[in-house]
Amino acid sequence: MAGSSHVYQAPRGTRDFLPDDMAVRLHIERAWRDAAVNHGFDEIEGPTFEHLELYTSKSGPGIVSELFSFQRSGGETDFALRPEFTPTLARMAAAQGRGLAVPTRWFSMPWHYRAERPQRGRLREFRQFNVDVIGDPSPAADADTIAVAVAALRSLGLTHDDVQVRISHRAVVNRILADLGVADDRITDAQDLLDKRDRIDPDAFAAKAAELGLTDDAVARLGALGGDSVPASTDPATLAEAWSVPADALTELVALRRELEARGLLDACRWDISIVRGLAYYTGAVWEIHETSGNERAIAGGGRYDQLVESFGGPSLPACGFGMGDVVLELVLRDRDLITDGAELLPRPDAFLVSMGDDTDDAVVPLLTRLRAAGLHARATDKTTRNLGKLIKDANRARARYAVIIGEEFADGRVVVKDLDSGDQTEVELDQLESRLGTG
RNA sequence: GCGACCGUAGCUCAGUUGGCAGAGCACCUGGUUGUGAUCCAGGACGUCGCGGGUUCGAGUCCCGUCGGUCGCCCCA
Repeated sequence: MAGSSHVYQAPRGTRDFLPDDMAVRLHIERAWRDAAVNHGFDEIEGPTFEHLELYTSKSGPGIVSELFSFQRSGGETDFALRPEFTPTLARMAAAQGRGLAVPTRWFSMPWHYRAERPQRGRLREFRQFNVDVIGDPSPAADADTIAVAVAALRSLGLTHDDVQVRISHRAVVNRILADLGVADDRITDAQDLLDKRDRIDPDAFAAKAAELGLTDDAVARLGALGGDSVPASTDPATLAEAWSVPADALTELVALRRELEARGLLDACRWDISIVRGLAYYTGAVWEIHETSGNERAIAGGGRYDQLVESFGGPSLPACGFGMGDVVLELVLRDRDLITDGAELLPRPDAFLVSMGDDTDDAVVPLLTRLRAAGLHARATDKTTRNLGKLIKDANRARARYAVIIGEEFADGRVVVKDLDSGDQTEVELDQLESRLGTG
């Protein structure tokens, strides 16, 4: 298309990151990385594309329509852009075999691709923070992953008034379903139905529930199940009564509660047995993080999947983890005015050099070089005007902390340093410039 | 995969029964005042998303397509 004036558009569901946008993304990713590292997790990365079979083997051929899949020109191997990280993680863990130290705590924040129609909070290319513990069956591992998620959100400015962790547990839900009369081999179907409860009409719900062998009374109880979430600090005996289950059905949940409490997370969490999660591979605690207004999609989702690594050909390793995408998170941060202008997140120059006359122009580049060699972020104007007002404005627009004005004083070995935040300015000896700018 | 709405300058938009494509803001350059402002002069502003059709004539009407927004399905 050389010589054409045709302007290419970015593919549907992708984003261009201009400097302001990139600053926002890095702000989020920094919070993710800092939280994970701070909690003892190590960063990993995997390929952006995998063999298509890695995804179809567990999710079935139906998943292909949701993927970007392809063959190399002339090749016959099917590949797919990675739609989620868990298969890659399980593959990597399985490949380590018995050599994998347990428990292993890994995190990543790679690109993911899904061939779905974009809508609010969902794009075709997005970054997702993945945090997993492999080889630890205890609820301490679940609590550690929740702690990372909460810490990341807290550092971005989201409080327990803004976001809530809603936790359910397969052991509790399955016990309730069994008590309602659901046969062991229909538990998974009942979970799916429970997940769809709010999206289908009551008659259809009742009909499907009846197919599962439930009595009218049991259908009514199933429909009412969940209801409102309750604080994670709620006394277990009260929970048992509310859910009509014996106290011994809550053993695993009570153990998780103890781990959450030890981490100071009870205020951040609520029990909500309407949280099901679509994935069949979850085996224990399942949870989502939602913003409290209910206007956005889930910010994060995760849980325990004790059979997954083995299902990818690895040793039998219990695991748990979560994913947190950047798209919904950024929407929530903007909803809460926690990101008003990406430019505020860009790095600020320490010095912005301004030459006042022809005789000082030659001093600019050597001085820039000197300041940069000292580790300072130094810039100079690209304008040719001698209008000092416009040059100061230029420095201000570059977000500089100090304007360094090179004028008549330069002949005597001094420059004027103007603090652009306070407006104060002083003459500074050239040989003291770095220390003046560095210490603020 | 399905549906609704939308697409005109960098941004927000106007554009009459089909008749020369516009406004505000922002932007760029220079000038004046040794300081972020004000003022002055000048400049660029467009494949009207793209392609086709109807018409003497299409930003306007029709078809298609691409893209955006929001839903459905799905949500790993």
